[in-house]
Amino acid sequence: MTVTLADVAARAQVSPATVSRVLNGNYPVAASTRERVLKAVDELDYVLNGPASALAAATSDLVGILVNDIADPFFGIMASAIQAEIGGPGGRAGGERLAVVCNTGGSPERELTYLTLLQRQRAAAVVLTGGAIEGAAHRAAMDAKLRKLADAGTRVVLCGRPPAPEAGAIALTFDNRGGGRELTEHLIGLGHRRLGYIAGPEERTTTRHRLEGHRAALAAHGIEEDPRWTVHGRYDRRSGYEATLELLRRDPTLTAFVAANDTVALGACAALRDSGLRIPQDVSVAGFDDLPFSIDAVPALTTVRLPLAEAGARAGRIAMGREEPPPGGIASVRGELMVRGSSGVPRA
Amino acid sequence: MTVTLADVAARAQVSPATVSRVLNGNYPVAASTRERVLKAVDELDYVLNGPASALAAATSDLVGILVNDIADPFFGIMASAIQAEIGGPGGRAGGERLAVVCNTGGSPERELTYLTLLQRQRAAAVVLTGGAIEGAAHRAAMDAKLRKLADAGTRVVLCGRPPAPEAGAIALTFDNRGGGRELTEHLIGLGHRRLGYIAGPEERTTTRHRLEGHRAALAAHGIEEDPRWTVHGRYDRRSGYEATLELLRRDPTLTAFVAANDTVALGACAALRDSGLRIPQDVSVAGFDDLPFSIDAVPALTTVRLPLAEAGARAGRIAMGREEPPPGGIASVRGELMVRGSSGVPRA
DNA sequence: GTCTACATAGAAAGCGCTTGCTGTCACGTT
DNA sequence: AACGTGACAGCAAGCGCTTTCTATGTAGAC
Repeated sequence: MTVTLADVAARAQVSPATVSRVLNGNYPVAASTRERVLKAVDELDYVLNGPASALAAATSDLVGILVNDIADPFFGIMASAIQAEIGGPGGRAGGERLAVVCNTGGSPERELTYLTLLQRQRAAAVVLTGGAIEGAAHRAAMDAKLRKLADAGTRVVLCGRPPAPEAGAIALTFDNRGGGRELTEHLIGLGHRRLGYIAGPEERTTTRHRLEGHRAALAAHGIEEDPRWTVHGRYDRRSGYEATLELLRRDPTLTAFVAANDTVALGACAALRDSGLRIPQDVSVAGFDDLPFSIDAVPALTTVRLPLAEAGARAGRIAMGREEPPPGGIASVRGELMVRGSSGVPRA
Repeated sequence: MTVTLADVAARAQVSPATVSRVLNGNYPVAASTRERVLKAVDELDYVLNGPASALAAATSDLVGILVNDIADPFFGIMASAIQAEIGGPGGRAGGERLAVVCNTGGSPERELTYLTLLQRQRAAAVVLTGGAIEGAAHRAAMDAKLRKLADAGTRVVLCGRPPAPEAGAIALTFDNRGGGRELTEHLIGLGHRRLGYIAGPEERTTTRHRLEGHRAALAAHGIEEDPRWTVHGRYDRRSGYEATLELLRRDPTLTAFVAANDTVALGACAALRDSGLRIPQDVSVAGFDDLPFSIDAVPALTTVRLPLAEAGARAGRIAMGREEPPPGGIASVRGELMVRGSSGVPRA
């Protein structure tokens, strides 16, 4: 029925061992023999049995990439960059690896389960992207799982996620706090004193860090924040729209709206427009991430650019052992403030 | 070192066979025994060896999802919906499956290689999303590969891709031609007679079908098309921007710009704005897909909504054998014209 | 011309799991 | 009282590959 190594061996008149060695290319095989084997492989249209090979060799060529939301370009861009470096097909030489992206949907259980599944497959490496989920219990469970993976030989890399020293993972962290602070300082510099903040889900580290940066900027400039100026929601447009309306209701005198990310900012812009406010003449808006579409907003979005693709590529290389991990296993990746049309001087 | 089935068996004082049966739950095991085994599994922190299990059972719980560009929400949305149905962790009961998305980047080789890798892993199912790559050779190679997969027991489903009868795959096709036609007819209905078309890459079926629909509409209304009115490019914003500038250069009297998709349309809008043209007063713009951000464009984009999530979910269910395939194995999914602010009556 | 060394090929022992088949009880039947 | 009959549990044979160790042939080395 299905062609096996033995079939190829028979056809090439060699032993299965030799065929295996030709295929793996890590043992001397005479050129003539190799050729004969390759010919047989081709003629028989032989495809290696992955599970069998993984079982015998005790390693697999799977590399897992965990993302919170695959439909969100924030993750898509990182995943794409990681995958390009992993090799996937067409990547660098050295044995093709199957880079698989797993969508956790931001659920703690799914995150854990995917990790188990990956562990079960004896994945060669795992890259976790984006913010982590807050909560001591989950955090501990994750750390334990990651450590177990690492101990089993799976390389674990965090990309855009806070370090997990307990887990012994390499971390490329985004400086969300610094970026958030810089962004808000820009707004303050323009003269804004009443700033609304549309935050993400409470249970995400990304949310907390960005908000902390925002508040740090406020505090540094002696601006006292009204608790009503912050609204939490999901990381999507719809949520941004509604949160903005809510903010407007709570305090119509706000002059600037800082969103947790660009997608949310877009929703905010829509809400403001629908409320008859002009950007940036009446109110300023700022996002975070600098996703590709942000420059197309009208006016273009002031935001903090995160080097998503670069960080992803680096994480991918580290996961493949093709680049040295940063000293201490932790590196902080900074964002860059992009001042564009959506932020301006507040109305007198 | 690593815990195996045998260890669990020893601890629970049963045979490995029994442990396996408890874990797979497809054979009667006394409740008390089951409990003992489960306890041992838990205490030992046992994780099944995926490859070994796949080898012995001759099936795996991997499901592959092929996408052309993971950073593009068009694919992200479909992938997300498919994955949700596949089960991934947290999905329906019945054994967790590892839904993996593979990013082909639109490269024929990578597409084929991923399929081989999936075949190698003895994937349970494979879903191919989005347009196919044109070209008889590649097409034949794909069909052969898909057929082989299907013959090996892997369920193959196409989502948003033209049918491949040769390959014996289930296909959920988007009616790109019909949508393209309807869209252009809307523009013609508004009075446009000089329409520029910003097409995608030539070698994609999606590109061709949408363009054919556009031309069919033109022909149906007796509008003769100037070959200069079509420009090909990539499916991204940048490309849309440049193509639009080129179109403007070739014929500044165009009154409407139809883009291959929403992302491209956004680029087109930017180019038009930068050229001092107002939308829709001076020129109309239309996209395709109705991605989430399209409604946020200013003005909101007239486009054709494709039920990406619905189609993906259905494809996922079919792949899992939880829904009957459409009669004949082929279903055409229609788009819906969304008329919004970006299209209007041409200037007199 | 015998001996050591190297290059290459094969034999065979698993890797950790699944599953068909074979027991072994404890019951309910006749 | 003898006997089918389920309900469970275990044995053991692989699944298809990798890899260690061993065998063989050939080429220099002395």
